[in-house]
Amino acid sequence: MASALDALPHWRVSVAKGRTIYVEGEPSSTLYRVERGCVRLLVHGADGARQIIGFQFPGQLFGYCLDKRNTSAEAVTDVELTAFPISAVTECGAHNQKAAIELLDTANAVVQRLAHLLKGVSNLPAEARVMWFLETLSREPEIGDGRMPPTIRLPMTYGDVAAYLNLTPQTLSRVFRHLEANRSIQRAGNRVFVVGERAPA
Amino acid sequence: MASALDALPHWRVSVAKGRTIYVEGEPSSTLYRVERGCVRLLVHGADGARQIIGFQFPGQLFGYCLDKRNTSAEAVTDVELTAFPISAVTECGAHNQKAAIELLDTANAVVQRLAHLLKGVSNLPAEARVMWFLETLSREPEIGDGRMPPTIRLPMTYGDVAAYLNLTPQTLSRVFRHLEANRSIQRAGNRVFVVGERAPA
DNA sequence: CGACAACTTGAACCTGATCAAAACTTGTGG
DNA sequence: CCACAAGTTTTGATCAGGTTCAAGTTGTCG
Repeated sequence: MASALDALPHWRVSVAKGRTIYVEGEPSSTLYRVERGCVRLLVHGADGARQIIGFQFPGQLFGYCLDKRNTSAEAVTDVELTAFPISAVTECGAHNQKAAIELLDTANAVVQRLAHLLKGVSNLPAEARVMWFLETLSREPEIGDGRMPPTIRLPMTYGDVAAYLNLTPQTLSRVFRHLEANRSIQRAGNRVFVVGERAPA
Repeated sequence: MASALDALPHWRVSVAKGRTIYVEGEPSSTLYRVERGCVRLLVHGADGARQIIGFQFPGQLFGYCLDKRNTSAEAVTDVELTAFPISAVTECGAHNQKAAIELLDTANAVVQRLAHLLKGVSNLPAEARVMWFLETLSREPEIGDGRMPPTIRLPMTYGDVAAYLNLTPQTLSRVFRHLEANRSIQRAGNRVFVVGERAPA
């Protein structure tokens, strides 16, 4: 975590599970790094429908919007965040330029991730979407334990996963049941999964 | 177009219709601004399926990736581009920091646009998706003429629009026919539309 | 233990996909 | 200028995956 941001002023923030961190459109003055817990980024529709855009895990940055928030952010679990003032990035200075470049790189990675999410959500059948999600999560250092087969403890509800993958919770439940019957996954308690138990022969 | 980029070195590039400008994953050394024509950004799947992520029109920047390309880019029409070296942004200097911040702002806008595209593609029925697309296009200065009702000349094929909205060209054709029957749009020749003729009473 | 949220299960339905083929454009070369 | 080829758009018939509605079950936290 050798980030140019660490040289800038910062402070600690705690947010309780379910609370809103910011909403789309409001003026932005701080950016955040997740230290503990999980945050969801999302956009709302006029009809109340919501689309989850991404989940943020420890070490990841979010909220680096120069003017207005481009999404909303909510705490999936109780979270600990480090907050940095946006002004520390936009003001002139060599250190700040490094920070700006780091954020630009992060933003580009987000665009790439979103592009592939859009492609996956558009072109993959429900089962493949779910497997792709589980595999992505298992590569997340804070979730997967690195061992094989990976064991995943989902921090978010099925409703959140469904809103991310563009399925209904009902369909998600059915898909899990089917994948379990396939031996593609095992369920070990509530929201705990073991992935990769391919069907034998 | 008072862009901090204009102070940096740059040169002109022409690309013929249909040609690839860059592909996802290749090392990036230049970023572009569209001067004339239309560019599409997209990602490919392993199966050959493609997802169009966005269309770029004159005045817009794309390709500001620090390391590797996060999408592919192709010329929809013959295009004229201005190219800038990426290094001119990452190297230290007050001017360059301004450019980096401008790019970060652009990237955040792209994230917001993608987020809403994902939401639209996920939650809206086909007709609403198409109307939303046409309305977005009509606000594009280079496409809509600003008059009411807006007249739109699509630079891209139905196949491209379909790949953007996650429909098949067949469905798109049917949707257009239906919207025309509704008086929601009028078609004036090939790929020319007049939007907003709401059904009378 | 009781209340509330999250998850599961079933049956019917519907939107947009798929397959197949025709009609129309566009660009090229003779 | 016309004929041809390649690509694009249109149309029809059928199909399937995921949604919806509704009700039950499980889990969690005060």
